[in-house]
Amino acid sequence: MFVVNSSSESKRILIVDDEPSILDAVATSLRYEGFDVDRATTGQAALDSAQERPPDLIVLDATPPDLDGLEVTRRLRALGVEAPVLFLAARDSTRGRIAGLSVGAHDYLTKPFALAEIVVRTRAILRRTGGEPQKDQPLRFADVEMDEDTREVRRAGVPIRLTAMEYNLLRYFLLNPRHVLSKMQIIDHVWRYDFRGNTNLVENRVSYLRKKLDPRRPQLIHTVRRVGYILRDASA
Amino acid sequence: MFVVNSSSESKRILIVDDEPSILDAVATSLRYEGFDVDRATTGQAALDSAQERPPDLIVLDATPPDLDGLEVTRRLRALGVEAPVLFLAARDSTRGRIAGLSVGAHDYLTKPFALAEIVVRTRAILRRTGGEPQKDQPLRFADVEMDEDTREVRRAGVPIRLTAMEYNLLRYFLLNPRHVLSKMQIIDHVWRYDFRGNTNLVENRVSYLRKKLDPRRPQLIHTVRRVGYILRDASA
DNA sequence: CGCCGCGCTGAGGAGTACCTGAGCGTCGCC
DNA sequence: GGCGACGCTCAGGTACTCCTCAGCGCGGCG
Repeated sequence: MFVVNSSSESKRILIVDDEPSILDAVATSLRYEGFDVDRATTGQAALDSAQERPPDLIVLDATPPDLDGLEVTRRLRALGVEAPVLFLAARDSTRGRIAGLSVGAHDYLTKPFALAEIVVRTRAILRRTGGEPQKDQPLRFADVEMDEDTREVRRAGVPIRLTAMEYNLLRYFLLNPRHVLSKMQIIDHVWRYDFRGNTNLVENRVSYLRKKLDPRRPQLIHTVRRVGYILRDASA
Repeated sequence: MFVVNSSSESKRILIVDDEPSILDAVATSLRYEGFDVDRATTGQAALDSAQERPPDLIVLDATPPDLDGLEVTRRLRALGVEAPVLFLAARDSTRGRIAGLSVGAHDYLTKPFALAEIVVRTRAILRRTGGEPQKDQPLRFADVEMDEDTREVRRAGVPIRLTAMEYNLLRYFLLNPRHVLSKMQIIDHVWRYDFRGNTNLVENRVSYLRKKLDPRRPQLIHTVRRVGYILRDASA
């Protein structure tokens, strides 16, 4: 994502995960969003980092190798670190261990998740805890508007029904207007990170999205041959 | 909860509990409701905080590690802190120790409780003690109204009988109109915080609620596939 | 102009999410 | 203790979403 954070000072986020690929992906996504990012691969390293540079939010793999996720948070609290936690839980985690994690300031995602999703949640938590400026104004481009609370999408005021996937795809375009997005980029951000299908899926999804979005109207999502897609208004 | 308190000046609430997860959850819930929240994990810290910043209400775990709950209140009174207390008692507490806590301005909840419940009680106490300027105007959305004192629910003036669970569920929707609520969110707020069942229960409950609320009427509770549910009027 | 490759689109199928009713256990009331 | 109300679980049926595949169209290049 190429969106630049609009807040004046950037928030610090500590990411804890023992899988380097996930750590990398999440860290890069959040850095593009304008956050300061620290990383740790073990619970102990997380404790050290959090103490040295207190984060505003912690993205925490619920099953790091040395310390259990809940234990890490317990120790963090003991050290006076009050940051809210976004847990990353395995899908097959015993319900008992992950249920209730979304209570309070916290939230959780089950692996595998989409990178775009983690950004949404991060923003949501920081907004809730007052760290992010209240920007509840809808995403907007040309005459398209998207309300993230109600998940309503309108074009020229007319409501459009989108499936979850179409919604996520459009949201990614709206977050990156006037930028060419490659199919791989789109897959990496909109689909779960373990998705291994071919890029025809993107074409397919874009096709459906266009049909719902563009009927007898100037096209918004343009094809850039051999490169990708771009959201921009009819000119050029 | 995403509701913003409409009262002009916000009340200060001090929460005392030694379990960080509960402290977090309660604090965040009440903060969403628009209260100023202070926290303490020990009785001594509670005394310090209450003296420094006198609260309008104290939510007090009856069994903190260092000081007994009743002892804390005794010392608070000695310090001139007059705020009413909402006790959080373990279910197996000796009846004698918690009985009588609800006299006067006080009240108590037995753990495990639902987060929505603690908000209700908090409001009730503040209203009783005159601390809440907001008089009991019923919760309302479209032609649905809910009177929280009598627990009466009406649609278009027609009374509807709801079970306790249905009532709490509807109340959560009414508090968060036009927001998509995930099933996990709903469970975390409406059910007791230790609930570990699956999310089918929410579907089940929503189903019954719809049947009572929506017969031959425009639907109010809409399904958002793969996301959750949302309360909104018929449009879209 | 013709070929090749990329992109577009619709159909089909598999899997998933959701709804609903039935059954059972529990709690409270009479 | 008996009865009814309530809440939870389970399972069947249904609707929908998403992915794959294959055929077609169009643009680019020789």
